[in-house]
Amino acid sequence: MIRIDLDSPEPLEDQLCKTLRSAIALREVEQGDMLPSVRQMASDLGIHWNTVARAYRRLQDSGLLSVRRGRGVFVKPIREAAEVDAQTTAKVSESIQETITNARLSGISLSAFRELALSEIKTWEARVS
Amino acid sequence: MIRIDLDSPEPLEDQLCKTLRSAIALREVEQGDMLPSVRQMASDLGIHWNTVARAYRRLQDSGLLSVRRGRGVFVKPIREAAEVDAQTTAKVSESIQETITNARLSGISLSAFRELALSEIKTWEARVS
DNA sequence: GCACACTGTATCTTTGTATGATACAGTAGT
DNA sequence: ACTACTGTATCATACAAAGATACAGTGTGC
Repeated sequence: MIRIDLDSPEPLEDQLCKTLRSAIALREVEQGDMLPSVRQMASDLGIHWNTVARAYRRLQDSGLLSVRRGRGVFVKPIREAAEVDAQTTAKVSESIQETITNARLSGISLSAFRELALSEIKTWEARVS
Repeated sequence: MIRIDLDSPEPLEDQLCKTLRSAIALREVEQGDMLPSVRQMASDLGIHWNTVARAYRRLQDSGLLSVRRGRGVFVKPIREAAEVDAQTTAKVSESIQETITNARLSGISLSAFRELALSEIKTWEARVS
């Protein structure tokens, strides 16, 4: 479930953050779950446990994890915002624009992209019920 | 049109590639257009011209630019693929999933995300006619 | 055809960041 | 309080981003 690619040029810490964020968003780990200790997770992934500690701390800083020395690392509840602020919306929009750019430059038409996006959203709706 | 943020932790070269790719995809620069020389562009942006040269070369490697020493840098036509290969589709899907992850963890609902995505696609359709 | 002023290219140096090594500190059970 | 587990802090090293500088191709005017 939590996977990283040791041969990728992308920093291990970034990869780990990304896969953890995905697991949390998809509820593959539930609110309140304790994650493996930094040493255990590092051992599983074949990387240094300090890198895991740094990734955990970053996710703590962004409010996704609760990290307590001596206790462990726990998944915080996903906040469901009734009102989303403009800055967040702008960031997501920018991310969408970047994805469209990549698709267009790969030769994918806008209509094909729309179908792809709607299909992905459907998949998510099914997975998070 | 071509902008970068000198204070961002994101590498200048990556930023420049991204903004150039966007400009090409949106046809803000037309096929066959000559881009500013590496020194001119660097001067405009306030960065070292070697960084611009590296960004140009990367876009050449991905088939977006034609770079000729002594001549200049030119925009190649955007390829419109009739059939898009599975690997490309997979990459775009992954990018969409990552965007959904970020949106969800920011508290944006899936339905709100769908509206945002469709709206962005509409904007693109209008811009590239 | 040569000079010159422009193009991008190649290579080295500097600087910052990712990763790893290792010593530290809080927590809980015995 | 001892012990075995948690995460934290700091330093060392390896690598990559960015800048400095010397090089090489192209076209124009004389």
